[in-house]
Amino acid sequence: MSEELPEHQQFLNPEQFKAVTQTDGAMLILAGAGSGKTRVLTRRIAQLLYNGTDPKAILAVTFTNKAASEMKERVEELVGEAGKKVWVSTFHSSCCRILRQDIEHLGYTQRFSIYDDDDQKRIVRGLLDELNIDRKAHPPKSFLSQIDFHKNRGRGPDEVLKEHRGHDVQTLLRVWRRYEESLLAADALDFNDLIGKVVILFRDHPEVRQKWQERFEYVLVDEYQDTNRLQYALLRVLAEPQRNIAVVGDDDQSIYGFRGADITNILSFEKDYTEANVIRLERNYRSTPNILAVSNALVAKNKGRMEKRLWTEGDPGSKVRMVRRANARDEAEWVADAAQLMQRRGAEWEDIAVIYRTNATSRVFEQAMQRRAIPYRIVGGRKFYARREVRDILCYLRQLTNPADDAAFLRVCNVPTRGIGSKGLADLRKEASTRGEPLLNVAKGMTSGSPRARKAIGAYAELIESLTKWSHELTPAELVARVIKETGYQGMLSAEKTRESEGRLENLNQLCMDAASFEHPDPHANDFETLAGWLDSVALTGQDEQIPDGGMLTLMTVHNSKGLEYPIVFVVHMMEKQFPHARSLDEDGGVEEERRLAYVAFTRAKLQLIITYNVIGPSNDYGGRGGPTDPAEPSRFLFGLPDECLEGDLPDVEPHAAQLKALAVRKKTIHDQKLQAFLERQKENAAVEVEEPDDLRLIEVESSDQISVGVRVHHPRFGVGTVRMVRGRGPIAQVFVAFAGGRTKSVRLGDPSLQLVMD
DNA sequence: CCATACGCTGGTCCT
DNA sequence: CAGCGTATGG
Repeated sequence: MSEELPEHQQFLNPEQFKAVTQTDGAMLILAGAGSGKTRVLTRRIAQLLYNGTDPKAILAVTFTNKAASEMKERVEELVGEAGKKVWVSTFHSSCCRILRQDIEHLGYTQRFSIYDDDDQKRIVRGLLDELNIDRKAHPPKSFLSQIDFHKNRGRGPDEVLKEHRGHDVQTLLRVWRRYEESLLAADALDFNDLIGKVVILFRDHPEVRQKWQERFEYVLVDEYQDTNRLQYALLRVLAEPQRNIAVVGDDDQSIYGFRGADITNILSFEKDYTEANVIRLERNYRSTPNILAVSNALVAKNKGRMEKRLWTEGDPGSKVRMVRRANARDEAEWVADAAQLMQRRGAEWEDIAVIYRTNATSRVFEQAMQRRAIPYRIVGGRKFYARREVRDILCYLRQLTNPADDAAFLRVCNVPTRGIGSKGLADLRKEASTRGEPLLNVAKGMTSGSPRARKAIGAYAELIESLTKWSHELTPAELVARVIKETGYQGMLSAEKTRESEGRLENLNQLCMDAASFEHPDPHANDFETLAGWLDSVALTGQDEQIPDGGMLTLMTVHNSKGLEYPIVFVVHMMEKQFPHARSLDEDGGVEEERRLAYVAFTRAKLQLIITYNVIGPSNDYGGRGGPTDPAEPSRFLFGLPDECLEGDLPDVEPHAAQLKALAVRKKTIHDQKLQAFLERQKENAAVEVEEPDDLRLIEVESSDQISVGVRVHHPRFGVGTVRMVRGRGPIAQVFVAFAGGRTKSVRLGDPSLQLVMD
């Protein structure tokens, strides 16, 4: 029979088949963990195209960029070119695209900036000074989290005023209103505005609303359980008038409560779309029965959840293992040992994931991996773009696309130092706020303040002005290079002449290359539009470092693990106050959300799940092995699980060698291709550095301080190479080196064969 | 008035 | 560790 079916309809169970082929009308797909929800979504898109739907009329929204790019990839695999025209993106980037076209109705320009939390803080800080509010007693962050809280739920100051009274609210509202004014004046949106402004745009401008409603005939939503009120409002409008909306979600995997995710949106959906078809995908294809039984038992303890029976069949698999160690370090050592053992017995590194609740936990585990030279990667996203030098340069660029961007101005106007100090800035701000103009405007012809400050600030304005001219004539990459030079940033760093400053320079180099490789979705875009597009993508994605995931073990937070799966999963630091996190304990429903988080973590595992904890406490996050904190108790989530599926405390671990082998063979080809591409790219860099002098002056590398990106090293087997990346600190840091001929190797720093090349 | 050095403190999760 | 506030020196 399958021969007569088109490819995208093959190999589906009856429920999945229905979810794929009934394309019209509203549909609620309740999809348990591992029940093939991505498969269903991608194939549903394929089905739509198969039916002759215009790809441009399809909008698919996901929550994370990773999920979006993965889905896009899979759709293209299924349907080829047409897949490229489908909008598959996160809520935030879809909204950003809409606003870049139509925001002018709301008094912003198309060149608006996107503010991250750092920018937000900078603005609020200034506001508090202006309003004479004590920053110590009321930290900017507390205002911001309240503002975000309400915005996430689609409320504005007026609504909040109606609901609450009291002086606290009065101050909040004062700050909030000024905050909104400042953003409007700065032509900037925060993350919530990206969604919120679209909702307002559609509410107040019917002709715009209609345009987009007509454009999107079909709306699909992934991870629906994580939508907040605001996002739901947006979806409702977009799906009209056809009401062809399909949402896929699992109430047990709702883990974004802190961002306003509201599970009751699932109930609202059934109420608002009474015609909706409800389909349940309850068969799990991912995990072994033992893993599933433990996960089910865990999440069953939650009160407010929809009845769902997740089942699977086949060999029960190995039991879920629990391991207790004396302290964080021992725990990490054990995990690293176990991982190494598994790898020796046939598992690939990329089959293994270590999942934790908080980012800070990664460090101990990183160190343990480094000691054994286990290649690993951290899925954390932010890293590169969070670097100070990178963010500084981005702020310069933002001022070129948006001269009103005050947060960017404030961040970099004195980096490197140009004689603009706090007094001069204060005068400037005062003048700007009385004139109601952006800082940069006022800076050009400042009338207040001392002559010296005026001169310094005026010079800065001129600098930006001259760079702005360039922004229309240069490609983004050329422009970035120019900015780095003209602003004196390069000079500042090269004058420092430390390993660190050289590393920063290398990062900026990387930033240029990154800009060069950015492709604007619209091939006709000019340089300026390409720059703006690149800045958007940087702001919205945080973008992962370009390391292929082949050949490495993965470390990540639970939130980052959502939607992924691994044959072997370690869930670590399962202790009270960590998991559930201390901060969740006094929140309403906090512990239930933590339990869902644990459920998500557990259900990432396909073959083997290992849960570890220790009795001393979490690692002391930074630097120091800072000793025991509070004695820790095992997480409450480890109790009341089915005994027959568990085994305890034995450090030797038996992997399913045969199954892992089979998996490895299949995956290897894919990974090899990715790795190949990576190496190709590296080759271009390495080609420059092939010459290898006869008499090398070499000295032994003793600590990571001597090594940084760009430094040349020598290895007896591979010759001279350039350091591309350094992971971790101290004598056991892991170093990725590009050797001549395009080979990139990961070397352990302590490896005595690795030596520093002296010039 | 500005730049720099240094000590203190805080702290989920993510777009 | 980083970002902030304070103390000190140009």
